[in-house]
Amino acid sequence: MSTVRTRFAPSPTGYMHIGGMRTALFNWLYAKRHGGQFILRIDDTDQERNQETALGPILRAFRWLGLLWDEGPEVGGSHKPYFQSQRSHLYRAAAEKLEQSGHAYRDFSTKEENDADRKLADKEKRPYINIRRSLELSDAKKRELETAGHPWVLRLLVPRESKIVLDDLIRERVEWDTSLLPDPVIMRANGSALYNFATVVDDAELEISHVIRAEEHLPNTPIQILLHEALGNTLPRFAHIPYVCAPGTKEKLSKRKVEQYRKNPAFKRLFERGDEVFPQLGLSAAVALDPVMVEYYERIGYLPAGVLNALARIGWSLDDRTEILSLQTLVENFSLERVVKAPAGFDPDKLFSFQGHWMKELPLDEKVDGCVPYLVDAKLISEPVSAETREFVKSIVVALGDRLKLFADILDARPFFTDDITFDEKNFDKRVRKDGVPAHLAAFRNRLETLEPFTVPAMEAALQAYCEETGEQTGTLVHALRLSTTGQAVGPGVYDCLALLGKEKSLARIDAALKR
RNA sequence: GGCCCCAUCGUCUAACCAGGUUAGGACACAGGGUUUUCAUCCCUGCAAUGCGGGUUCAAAUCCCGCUGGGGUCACCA
Repeated sequence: MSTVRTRFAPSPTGYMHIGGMRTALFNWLYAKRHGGQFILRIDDTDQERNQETALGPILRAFRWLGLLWDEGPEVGGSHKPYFQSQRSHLYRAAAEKLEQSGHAYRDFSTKEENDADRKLADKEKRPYINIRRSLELSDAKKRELETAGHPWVLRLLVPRESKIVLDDLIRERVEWDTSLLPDPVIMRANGSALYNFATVVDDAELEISHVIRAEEHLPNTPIQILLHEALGNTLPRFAHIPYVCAPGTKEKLSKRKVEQYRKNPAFKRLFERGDEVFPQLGLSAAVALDPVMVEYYERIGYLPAGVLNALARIGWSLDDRTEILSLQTLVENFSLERVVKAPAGFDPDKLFSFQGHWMKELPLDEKVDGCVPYLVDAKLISEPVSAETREFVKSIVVALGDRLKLFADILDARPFFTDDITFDEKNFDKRVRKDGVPAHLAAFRNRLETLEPFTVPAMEAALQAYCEETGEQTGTLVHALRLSTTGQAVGPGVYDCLALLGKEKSLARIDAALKR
């Protein structure tokens, strides 16, 4: 039994696509499930980009989610280098082999000629395939053209009138008629390889056993199969998984459409939360995060476990009931047989629900660790963070309880860090500026002043007593106290809020609220 | 338009391959309970096999057609 080797081959675009991350996850899981290797290869054949800015976010996303690669950038491996831009000698050698064996030919036709051919075929409503004029050229003529510096490209000579059969691990049998396949360019005039060619050469050389990729690559497959066969390679197994759709649609989730996603009801909440949070973190314009990027989820405080769980459930299920899946469980159970064939929408609501589950599971100290950087970035606390400050943050996290869904939610605790609070005016009018309320608030404020100790149970008892004596509903004071001390209508238990603020600050804020 | 893929609640899916279930679960939504608000938690409800033919005692499940949706058609990856 040979080793399972899977790969994910991103091109350095400067961000990691959430849908691409799902494909990468399936590759990673399949490799790990079978004790194999997961390889990261960088498809940078035609781009001259800054490694740091273009590749950085991609590696960052993998590391954040804990999907470490066995071979690839920064970790190396026995088949290095893992950048296609550094592997051109392999493509050139393979090209030469194909030319020698007659599987590829030099095409001297111009772009204009090809375009015209294509147009004509279109007009006559017949499928376009190459006319292969260069094949008619005599050797002498070819030499002449070359000496004259006439540019040419190398094309694969597609065998006409034959059938390509793919036994895909997910789609089962898919067939193509080669008579309908134009001869693909595999090398440019300057000797650089094209995607389909470089991919085939690398997949073979890296000994990739399973090519797991999104179904939009299905049309590339017959060409790649032909190339593998012409090169005499052992064919990898192919598994075309469904692509990820934009929420509520059947269209492929695309980075180019982010602006229109802003209006998508399912995506709206994500955008809005980002608009609230990122400026506070000083991440506004320059970073330009959006929910198509993995980094968005990291920066807004999602947990890897939440994102991973959601990604795994797009197009895959363990059984008829299990929804909560840890990476560990996934590694133990992942199988391509249970990948569905239909494209699946990315559901932000479901992600949020998984996130809620995993955040609840997170040990308190890790929650605090996750929150602290947000408070630092928002300049609500400063570095180095003292033990005392950390304890204070911890007590807030405890008070927040399950209300803390994302780490960025800790920013809602702003009133505990600064006196510069924003009042929810509508609720302030309703709960504080209301007949009889200020009088009760003032009266109870005086009781708080002498209350010792200033603790949750003591406050609760005091409020109960006050309400029994006056016949006032506890809700009246509870709401009035929260609004006047935090400005917010929702949040931790009101006694927790007061305890967190301390007696002095609580009294001062009540006084200030009574004067508003 | 050519080629290719796909089709179960609003969404993600189970049951399909080896035909027989009141078509199950989760999210969302609605209602109720717990709670000082919110969140959590618990209960209840809503809600699907695209259409038409076959095959069969029996079809979500097997076959064909239709319709619909989508992907892809570069000297991009």
